[in-house]
Amino acid sequence: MSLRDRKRARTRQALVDAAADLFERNGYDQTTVADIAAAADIGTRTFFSYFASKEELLFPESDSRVQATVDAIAARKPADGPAEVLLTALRNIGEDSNDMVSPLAGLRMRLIQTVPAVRGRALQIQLDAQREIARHLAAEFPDQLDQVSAAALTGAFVGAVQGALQVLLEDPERQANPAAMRAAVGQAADIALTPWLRHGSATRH
Amino acid sequence: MSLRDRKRARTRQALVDAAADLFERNGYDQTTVADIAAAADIGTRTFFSYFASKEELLFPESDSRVQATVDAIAARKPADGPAEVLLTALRNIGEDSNDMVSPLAGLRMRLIQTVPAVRGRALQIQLDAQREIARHLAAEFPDQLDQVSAAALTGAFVGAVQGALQVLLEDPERQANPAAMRAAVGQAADIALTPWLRHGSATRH
DNA sequence: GCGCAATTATGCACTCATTGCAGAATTGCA
DNA sequence: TGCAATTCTGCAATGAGTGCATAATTGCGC
Repeated sequence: MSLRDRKRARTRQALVDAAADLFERNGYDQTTVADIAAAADIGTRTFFSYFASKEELLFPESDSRVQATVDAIAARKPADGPAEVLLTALRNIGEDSNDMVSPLAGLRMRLIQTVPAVRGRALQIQLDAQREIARHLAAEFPDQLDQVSAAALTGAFVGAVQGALQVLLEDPERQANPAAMRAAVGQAADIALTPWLRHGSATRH
Repeated sequence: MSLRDRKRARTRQALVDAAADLFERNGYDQTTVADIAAAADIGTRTFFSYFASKEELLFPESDSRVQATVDAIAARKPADGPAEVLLTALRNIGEDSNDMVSPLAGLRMRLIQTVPAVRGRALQIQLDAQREIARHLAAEFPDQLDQVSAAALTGAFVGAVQGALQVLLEDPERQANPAAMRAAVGQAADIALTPWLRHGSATRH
């Protein structure tokens, strides 16, 4: 990585940090891109060569969870079916929860609940992730899943996790207990994927 | 409904029609709010007293499908469990497909695929719908579903339908055959909800 | 070290969505 | 007909995002 790249990465990080700080202190809408650029000591125009939009600041790293899931699909044990693979991936992700510690995560979560633009972006990312996972799943299990089934399975999986989270995140009490939350989410996913578990062949009809 | 209300409704419709026409002809981004207002013969400023934003033009009616689903929940047969109710609702919705005929529907679908702001709004609506349905479901089946399970079930249901649609809508060939599409979506939902069907009590673990 | 080509960073001007405000135009009802 | 409530509009701003032209940096070959 050249000096150029390193400097660019540093500036990028500075922008994220400055934004997090300003959002936290003054609120998302009250913070202008100009403010953020100024805090990171670059020109306002330059901001847009680092991030295409203000929302992007909150999603600086491509979601590693998608990659982890895709990896889990590739690394499946021969006996595992599609559902096992997804559930295994979910468990692994829960453990090395590096996303939970990011200083951005909490802020991001709060803003997703309150700022439409941010929520839109988050959901867009979710859909893209779903599509990506479904694609790999269909490729890995060509005998058991056609495109539509793979998408439905992934959708049900993500939907269940997401639905459970939607409720869990509304309850501050539960948020205080990450272990319990993870357990609840895992259970939701388990339940949603049950029909896919026991049958080696496609559950047609 | 007073003259005032009728006139207001007429103007509102005129805006939707004008927008649909302009979006269709020139594209979403190339059509400014000012253009739309001018086409409907009202001031640009006035536009914002009819719609809070440009996207809203594409979602003029509150989604009747949510209401239909909620009604289906209330009208359930005593023997029906949560999953049956959802599947029944899905079938009913498919039949009186009044949404499919709206001249807006096709355009909306295309724009959801291509315009981030529109997609964001659509997804937001989906999440709200999910929350609403889960709420009613939990209330109707207090013995079988807690808040989290209801949200997970609803999420799996909506996710499966949505995932299936995501794939189906990418294929112009399938779009030409609505009946087949509906069947595929129904099957996806069936599969996703299988575990909830046969067991009267909660499928704990 | 020097100089050139590629890559970045900026300033400026502009388009657009969206909002607050204040005054003009309409409408409903007494 | 006349007043009060409701709408409609123009005007001025704010703030995101973009195109363009120019200046500042950096990577490399000599």
